[in-house]
Amino acid sequence: MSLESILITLVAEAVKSLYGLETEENQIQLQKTKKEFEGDLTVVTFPFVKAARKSPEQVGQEIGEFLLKDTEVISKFNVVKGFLNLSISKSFWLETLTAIHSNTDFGITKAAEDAALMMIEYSSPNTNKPLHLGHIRNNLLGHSIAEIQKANGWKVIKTNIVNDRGIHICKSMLAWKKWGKDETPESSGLKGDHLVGKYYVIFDKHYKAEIKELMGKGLTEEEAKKSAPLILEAQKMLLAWENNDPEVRQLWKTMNGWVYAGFDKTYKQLGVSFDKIYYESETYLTGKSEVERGVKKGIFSARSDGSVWADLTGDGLDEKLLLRADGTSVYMTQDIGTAKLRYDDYPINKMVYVVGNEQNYHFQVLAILLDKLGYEWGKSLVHFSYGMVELPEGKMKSREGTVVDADDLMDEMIEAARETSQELGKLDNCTSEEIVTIVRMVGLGALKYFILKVDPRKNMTFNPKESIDFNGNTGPFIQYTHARIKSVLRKAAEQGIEYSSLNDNQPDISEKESYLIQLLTGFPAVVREAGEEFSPALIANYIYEVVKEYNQFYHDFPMLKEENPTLKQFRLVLSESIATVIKTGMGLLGIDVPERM
RNA sequence: GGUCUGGUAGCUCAGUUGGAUAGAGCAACAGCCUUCUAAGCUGUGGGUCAUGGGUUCGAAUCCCAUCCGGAUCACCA
Repeated sequence: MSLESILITLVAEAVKSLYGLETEENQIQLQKTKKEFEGDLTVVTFPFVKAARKSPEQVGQEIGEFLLKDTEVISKFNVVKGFLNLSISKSFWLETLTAIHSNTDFGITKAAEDAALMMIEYSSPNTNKPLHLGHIRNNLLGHSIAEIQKANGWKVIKTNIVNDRGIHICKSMLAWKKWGKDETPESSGLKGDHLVGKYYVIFDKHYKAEIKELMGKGLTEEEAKKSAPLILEAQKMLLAWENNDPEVRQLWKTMNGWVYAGFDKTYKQLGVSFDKIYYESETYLTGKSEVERGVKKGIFSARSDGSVWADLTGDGLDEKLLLRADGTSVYMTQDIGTAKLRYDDYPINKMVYVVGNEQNYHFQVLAILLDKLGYEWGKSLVHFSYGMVELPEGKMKSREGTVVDADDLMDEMIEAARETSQELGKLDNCTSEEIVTIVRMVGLGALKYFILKVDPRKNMTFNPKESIDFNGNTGPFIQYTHARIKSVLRKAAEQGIEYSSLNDNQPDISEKESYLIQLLTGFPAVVREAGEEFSPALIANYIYEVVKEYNQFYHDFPMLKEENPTLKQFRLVLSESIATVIKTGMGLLGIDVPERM
């Protein structure tokens, strides 16, 4: 039982005994005491004032006295206006630290045999261009959320739906066929996904030129976009693909193969992975047949031109296209098929889609369509809708070349970490292998933390001109603190200092030290809340607070040089517990922490 | 235009079910390494919490209106 719930129970007893007031648990407001006041936890007394018919100060005084008599946990209290500030006894903190220190899985709830299964879809790239900063946010969030849900006792299956078919891929294919001169990743030295992306850009360039020409001949922009020869040819190619044209299929296979090899490298560098990958080329037919089933059931309707629509006006929405007039499928069709196959494949209890908030409408519609098709799980799907990454001048636009490439950004971060390490002379005693490992850890740690510390629901700004910091509220600061602790612990071990547990003597610990223990006790609740809220940012901000406090402690209190052996031992145990929570917490963000840096 | 969403320090962000004098980092300035890693620590300056009402003992937080931004409403994904 946590300290908070113990105290809430005690306060409820106090209020009942003193004023005869029955309180719900959530009526008792318990919060951390503000730093400028003495105490550890604060009870807000305003809610009881009415029943007590006394001033807030009196109520605080009376509850305080009751608690002081009632429990050993509270050593003293003070009242300021309507706030009852409680000081927790040092012995309670020491017992708590012992419990935390002995629990290597502190904060983590492992999945039981019969735990519920959560499937988390993230990444979900198109295969016509390389990954960019927006994908990085998606991948980091997806991976982190998966880790967080695992830590909350869920069985988790991470999945990726690769959008490997569609008009956009045909654009790259067509451009490569026309202007590629048989260029390959090998012949060009380009990473496969970058090579295919290059032809996507080339297509767009020629397509734009055609549009301009047609508009010069008097067509409107809309007409020109629809009638440009290149787009007609790409559409023809898509149709040929759906009709299994061998030549088109072969080219498609080859170019997608290049892309996958490239993606694999990016995923590996980013440290994300999947348990099961779905390809839309393998799910869209199921989607089509589901749509056809819907037509037969009378919930969808075909128009005279052959296109199929769902009428959602009854749900307050519009009509939604499910199959084009030429019979080819659209995004929604594929998502219906993918959803059905997943539920056929796994006993999913909760399905989570990590997809940007620009697709809120899409998932609203998807849930309704699945529901209409008779799937009881349709309505319960979770769209984990995260905000866009923007540049100072606004949205990233591939056409304007303002996209921040994922591979480039990771390389730059690692390079920056290497330079900083060199400048500071931090890795002078390390082997070249160690240096490679550490600078990668630090560079990626900076990038990942930068992205994950922001509330996922909000849009965030990334300024490429200002490199991501390594000081302050950053990944490297946290990693550095971990390395510092590990360094002290190594030295303690070298000196033969035993600190595996606290001995029976009770050291006289400071406010700073008991506050650090208090912070540690909050970790499991933070993990739980991060899972419920789908917010890695809660963990990031929590770890930062712990680390900031710890660095003040580190600065002001000696450990190895402390003469009192009981205190020395206590501080080492405290430090090791902090290091464990840092490592566990950062692990939930997908960030590694080094032993030295 | 309909729907959704956001607006907190020069910049990037926190701010718990409504609670005490709204907090961090960056940037600026001033200090701290003969002492366990200075990627650290300490201090100074910096705010009409977009605006105006309302509810409340108490509002950055809840409600209404207004202003400004973003997303979406595609035979794109």
